[in-house]
Amino acid sequence: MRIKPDVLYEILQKQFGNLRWWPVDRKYHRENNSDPRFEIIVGAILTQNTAWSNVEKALTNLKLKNSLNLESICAIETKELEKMIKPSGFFKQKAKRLKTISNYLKNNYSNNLDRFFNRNLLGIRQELLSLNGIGPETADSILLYAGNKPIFVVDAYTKRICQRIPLDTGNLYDEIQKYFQKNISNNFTKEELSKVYGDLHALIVILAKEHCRKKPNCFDCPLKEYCSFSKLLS
DNA sequence: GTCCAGGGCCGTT
DNA sequence: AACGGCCATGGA
Repeated sequence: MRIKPDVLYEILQKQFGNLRWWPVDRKYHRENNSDPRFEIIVGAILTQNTAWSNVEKALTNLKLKNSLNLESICAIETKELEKMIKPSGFFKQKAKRLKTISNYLKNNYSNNLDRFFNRNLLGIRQELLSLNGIGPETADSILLYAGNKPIFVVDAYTKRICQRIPLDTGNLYDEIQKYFQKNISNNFTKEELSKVYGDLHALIVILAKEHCRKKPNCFDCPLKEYCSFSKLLS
């Protein structure tokens, strides 16, 4: 029997619990009167093909210099920015990418993220994708976690799990995203969806780190019964 | 020392 | 359309 996304969600939730995800330092932004959504935008770019522990070091450096806000990123020298985000790797291109999106938000939306997010979902997505350095996963992470929009994020973990179980999704980013959005939306209200998509993505990340690693650890995996890859190994 | 991580771009086939 | 090389650091 082939597992469906809603069952997948149920099983993972039962195993790992409910998650409030994408780590943000709310306290920092309260005290500095800055927008926590911008930290999510920065994190989404810094974590491109990079371990989150390295991203945290970069975010800490930015906070120490009071630079984790849109205005500061626009103002500082690129070289200075490179130095601060160095621990996150690929620091030259990431510095440029941070500059690109920050200047974009400044020039077109007057540093006002409400104005940016409060528009047609697919329109915002297209705009993000048109920026150099923002691909589908980064765009959708920003839309879901910063913009609170109902859109499902597909990452390398999601692709790996879909292939192994397998799920009948196809292999392209848009195909997988549509598959999940189509097959999981029925059981939830529109208001619940962004929360559900966020939880599911978080659960997939946990599953991939604990069990569905590149070198799989199928022992005790909650999806063992449904996964043909696991059966193949045993 | 080797492998890998919450991608995306660009050039080549 | 699909694939390979490239970008870079730090933890396991």
